Amino acid sequence: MPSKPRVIYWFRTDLRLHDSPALKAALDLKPECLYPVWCWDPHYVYRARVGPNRWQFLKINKKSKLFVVREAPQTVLPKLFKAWKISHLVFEKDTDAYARDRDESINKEAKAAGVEVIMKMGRTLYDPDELVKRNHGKPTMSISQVEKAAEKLEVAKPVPTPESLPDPGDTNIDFEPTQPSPDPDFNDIQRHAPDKSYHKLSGPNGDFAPPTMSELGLKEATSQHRGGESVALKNLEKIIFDADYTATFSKPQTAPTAFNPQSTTLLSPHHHFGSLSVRLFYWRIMEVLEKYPKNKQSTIPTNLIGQLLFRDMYFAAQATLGYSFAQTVGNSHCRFVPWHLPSKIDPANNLITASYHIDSEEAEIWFQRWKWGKTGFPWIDAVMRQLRTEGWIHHLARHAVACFLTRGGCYISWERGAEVFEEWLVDHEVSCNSGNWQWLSCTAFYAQYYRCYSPIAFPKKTDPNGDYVRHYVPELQKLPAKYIYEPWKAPIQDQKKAGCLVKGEDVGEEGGSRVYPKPMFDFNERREICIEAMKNAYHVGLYGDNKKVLDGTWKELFSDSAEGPTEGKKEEGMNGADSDIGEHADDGEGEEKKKKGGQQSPSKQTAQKRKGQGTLDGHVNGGKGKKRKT
DNA sequence: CCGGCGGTTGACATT
DNA sequence: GAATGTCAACCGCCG
Repeated sequence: MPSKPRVIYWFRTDLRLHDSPALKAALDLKPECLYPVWCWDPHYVYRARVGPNRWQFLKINKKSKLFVVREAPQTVLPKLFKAWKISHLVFEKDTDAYARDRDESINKEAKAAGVEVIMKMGRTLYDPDELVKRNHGKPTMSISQVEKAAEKLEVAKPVPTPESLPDPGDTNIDFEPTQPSPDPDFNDIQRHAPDKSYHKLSGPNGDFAPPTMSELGLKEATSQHRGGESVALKNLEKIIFDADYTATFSKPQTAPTAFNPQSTTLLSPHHHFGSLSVRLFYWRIMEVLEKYPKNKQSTIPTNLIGQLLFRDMYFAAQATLGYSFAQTVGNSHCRFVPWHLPSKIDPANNLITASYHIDSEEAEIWFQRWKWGKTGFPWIDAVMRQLRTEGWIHHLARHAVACFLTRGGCYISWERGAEVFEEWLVDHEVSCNSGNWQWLSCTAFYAQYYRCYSPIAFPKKTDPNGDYVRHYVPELQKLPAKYIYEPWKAPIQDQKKAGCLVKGEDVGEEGGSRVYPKPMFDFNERREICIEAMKNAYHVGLYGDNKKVLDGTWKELFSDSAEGPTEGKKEEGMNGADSDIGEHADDGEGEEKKKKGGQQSPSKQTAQKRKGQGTLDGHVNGGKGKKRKT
């Protein structure tokens, strides 16, 4: 081993120079040379473009840069250890299920190569494992649990931004690249041309440049949102400068219909990529709160601090439950509801695969119409179109479309919706996304399934004129406000005058007029059906780790009906009063409840590589002014 | 064992 | 127009 440390600083979810405890640890080694490395990991979904690798490094050291190595970290890092005579590997801790597997494998390789590994927590306010420990080893399922667990912990103060960086050493690569398997291709959905990014380890010009969109076979970005540390810090300053906004922020009071500008901070993509430290954000908020009149401040959980705590809550819940947290099957804390379009399960490991069962043609049609913003409900369609083209939607808009797809409309598995969000959201985190979908589908975290978001009444509260809809569903632009959320009610004369006919099941054009579809169902009718079905599913009381869920015998506990095998539409006796099924259900409930109340056995599922739960961690921020996101 | 209460963010009617 | 109450009734926690 060389006398002076030769260090790889492996970037993952900490794409910043400010407040990076891992980077600080790397520099504290006083290394002879430092290689800032990004490994192009085929496990991740890439929607964002990696900007030119000039980046902040150049400001500090012109010889340094981000080395983007186009190979999975598990295979390439061991080779780099040798080629670059590395003594230390430093990276940020990541408690995502896949990340834990990956890092375990990297740790082993490093040990074998005599490379010392240093791992530092930097992604969340608190170390998720520490929160879990202080929550008695159980997943954090409410904010009060998080607060209690964090009572004696302190949010770390930001570490200073380095003022100098050591040069990297030689960058010769004298080994053969390992091509990733083309199957599964996590980016398949987004690709329109073959992936050429892996052809040469250091990129086509040998300069370790990040792949371009065209190399990746991805279309150019349509989003106006920009990545990068400098953008993140600038946006943070804008928020902190407005003390009233920062101190009185209350999530439920923010308008999901607001755009340009939006009503929330839009810092979540930066937290996702790591271009903004959550702890810096936390302490900057705290500074404002200290000076602001206490009685005028908003409070946890609706204030800005509360938003960060929710993020930590989901991270810690996932840290406990691992892969099972992102699905129903095997998830000890997620209620089983016999949704339409359930995921196919890999029997080898009980993990969801990328495909699902089409148990109902109608549900599949509803799902596609939801995904592509053609449900015939303008509010839902506007949100889904904003999501698809811009990659970010307001938190309450997420609520509305998630409720609509699951318990408040389509009765389709939340896993279908979570996958769509994973494809399209620029701020996607496995833990927050899975957790919020469970919340909204009332399968975990939240239980008041009779509270449904109306696609008509809800947006009306903050946007009676429908400006948001007019922007994202331009075919309805000229429709009178009276009909903007219910265009099917507009008289034909008004439709003609507005240049938009409301008919059929698709958007299109007809005789110089635009066509917007009729609603795909009667919302109030569907709402009733769903609530009844949810009531029944709660009554049956199965959780994802129940044997019956795994072996399919759950079907015996649910009554059939004309509407679908499991929606409980037909009979009133579903809540156990007058049928055999009801009796079973009663027994089932008692049993399951007792089990829940007692000691939870943690999911025994072994952590195996999975093929269905890609994450978006792999995105790298674009450089300034560069387009990112599909 | 019971009841009360809180739970980030519902809809609708009434004041 | 904002604030409050009612609707029907979920879970988990606390006393």
